[in-house]
Amino acid sequence: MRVRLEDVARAAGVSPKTVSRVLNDEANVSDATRKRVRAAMEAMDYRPHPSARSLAGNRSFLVAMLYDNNDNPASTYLAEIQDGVLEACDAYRYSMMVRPLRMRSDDFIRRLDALISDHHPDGVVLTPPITDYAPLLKRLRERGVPYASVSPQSDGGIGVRMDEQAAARAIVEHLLGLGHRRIAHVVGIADHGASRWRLAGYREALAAAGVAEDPALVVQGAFTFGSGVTAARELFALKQRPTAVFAANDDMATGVMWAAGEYGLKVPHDLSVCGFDDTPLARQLWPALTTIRQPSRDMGRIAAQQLLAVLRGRGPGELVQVPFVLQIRGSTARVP
Amino acid sequence: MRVRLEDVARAAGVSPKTVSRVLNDEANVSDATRKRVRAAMEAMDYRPHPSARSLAGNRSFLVAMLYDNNDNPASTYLAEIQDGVLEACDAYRYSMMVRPLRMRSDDFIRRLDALISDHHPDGVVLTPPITDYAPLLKRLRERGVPYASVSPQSDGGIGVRMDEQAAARAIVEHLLGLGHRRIAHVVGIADHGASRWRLAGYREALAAAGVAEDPALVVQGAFTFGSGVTAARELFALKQRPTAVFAANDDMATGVMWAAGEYGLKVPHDLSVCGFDDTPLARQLWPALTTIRQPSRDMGRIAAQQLLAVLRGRGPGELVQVPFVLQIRGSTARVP
DNA sequence: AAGCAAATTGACAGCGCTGTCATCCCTGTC
DNA sequence: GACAGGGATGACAGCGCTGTCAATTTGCTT
Repeated sequence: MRVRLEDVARAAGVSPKTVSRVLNDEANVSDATRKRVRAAMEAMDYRPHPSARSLAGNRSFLVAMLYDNNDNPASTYLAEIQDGVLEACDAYRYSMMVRPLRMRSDDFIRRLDALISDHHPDGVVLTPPITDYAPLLKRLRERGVPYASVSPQSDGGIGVRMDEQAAARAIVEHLLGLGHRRIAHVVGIADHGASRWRLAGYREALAAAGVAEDPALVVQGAFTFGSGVTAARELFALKQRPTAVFAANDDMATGVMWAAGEYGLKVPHDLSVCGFDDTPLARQLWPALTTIRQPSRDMGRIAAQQLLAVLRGRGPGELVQVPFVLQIRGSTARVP
Repeated sequence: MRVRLEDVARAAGVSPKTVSRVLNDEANVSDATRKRVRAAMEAMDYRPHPSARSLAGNRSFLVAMLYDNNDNPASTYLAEIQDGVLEACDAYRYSMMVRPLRMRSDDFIRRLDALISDHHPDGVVLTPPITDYAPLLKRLRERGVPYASVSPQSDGGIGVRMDEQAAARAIVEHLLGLGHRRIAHVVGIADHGASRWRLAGYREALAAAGVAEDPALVVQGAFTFGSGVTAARELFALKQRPTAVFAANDDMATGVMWAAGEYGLKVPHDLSVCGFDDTPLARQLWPALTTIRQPSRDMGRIAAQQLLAVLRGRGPGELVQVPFVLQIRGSTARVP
């Protein structure tokens, strides 16, 4: 039969309540008692029953990770974040559940409510692009569910963020350093924070280098391979073609490379291409893609850690900044 | 305050136990009563408390999806399976948790035990390659935890499977139909079922077409991009090169295409290449990859459904076969 | 109309833990 | 040496549901 808290109490010669206190790291237990109880738990390989704990204690030890499966960013990205979140949850013996939610759909809030009512998560981790979906945040606050965000646009919350604008600026400066002056940018989905930051970084780099921005070189994309192809065709049809393209993510950059093939442009000889995200794809292309690496797994872990700090009453949590890595590979070269 | 089962009982004018029976679809409730209780539940938007249910009923309504994060197959593949599993679990109001487990590590079983002791899943879904890891299956049986598998090698269990051998045969027959006779095969990791089936399908197709197998054309890979490159270099160094390469998955096929670039071989003009899995990458390559599509999401869903059938006492569950799709794209062409 | 089995319903305890509040025991103080 | 104050500990009820078993009702037979 399973070992119960009561059994540990008997073995340690204390009351069940004291064992409970030790289990939950509560105050007002003498060091000697605490040690004795810990030893008994260890010896008996005691595992608290999560359902009993949550029923009596009115908390679930559950963290839900929410993601949008409508216009899904690369699934690899989410998988890495998920791994990181899981790692943090495991460390504190919380369990994690994942929830796809369609941001566009009008029963979004109803589904969110159902999630909360059905599973009672103690907190949630939000992933892009739903990190900044106002109705969601509002509802979470109304229902008193704490949350932490991965790459939120707005400040003020807790979670984790990379300085995407600085990263975008760095990659464009890399192109400028190779002598490029006609540098195009393929923008991502309009309301994604990522699109805004990356565009801002692009502009900042050009401005700092004293290169005037040509509006024809900034074209709209949608973070997909196909939109990259379309955008690139538009660019290649210009009288004065760009010599380099900075796409707001790797998938679109891949599309640009495809379109370059169609137009007989050799990458990087005739055209430099770079992306953002460092998906596995980026390494496998030929030539491999110059891009920005986000430490997604770390970011997931850190966001979850911040959330857990709040849930465990260990301070208010913060918005942590993590560094980016500029991955220079074969897809960028000196201007022809 | 939250609506409890007792409140529903009062509203419907029955005992709590009767509401419980309706909630759990148990027998021995008259239709009239059942209807009345259902109406009351609906009207009050009753949500059973999962912890109370599992504490009292000694089951968790939890399905764990296990995957190997050591030699991880494409994360996209797992993400799709995960989505499918989640869909099935949702339909029956089960919750799902995901668990990475390192198959090679020697504390594998300890971690499995910890998962079971800590979270008490009612059942687990196994994904390749851990679907056939004997110590795992043994331990699950010992602890009485039902499981369903995605693409298991052995028969006898429940879950879902695609006829990979037939699929491999079909893709090789496609190459034969294009006039190819020197068809190479890059094999996957030795102990994966996928490798065996795909190799068997390759041989079957050749034999059926009366083409003698050249052992030099069958080279070992490891399901990774890099191993595809290495294998292809080996093939291209042969006095008599193959005119087509069938790689056991898309990542390796991509590696083959990369290596072809190195050797100045044009795909598909000088060399036809095909893969297996239809990863997003396959569509984004240039030329796009001829490959086999597995309905991964459906497979996840079906495996979970079979497991849930068992958990809900709805029969023994079975091993379902799903159809494959041969995706013909630009990477294969008539023999030069 | 009586008698019986089967179907339906309910009373009650208890799953394993934690919140609340009472009790006990130690300090240090004057 | 008496007493306040605070830290350490425990008794007890109850979280929201289900298992067990007993009580009641129903439908059928003769």
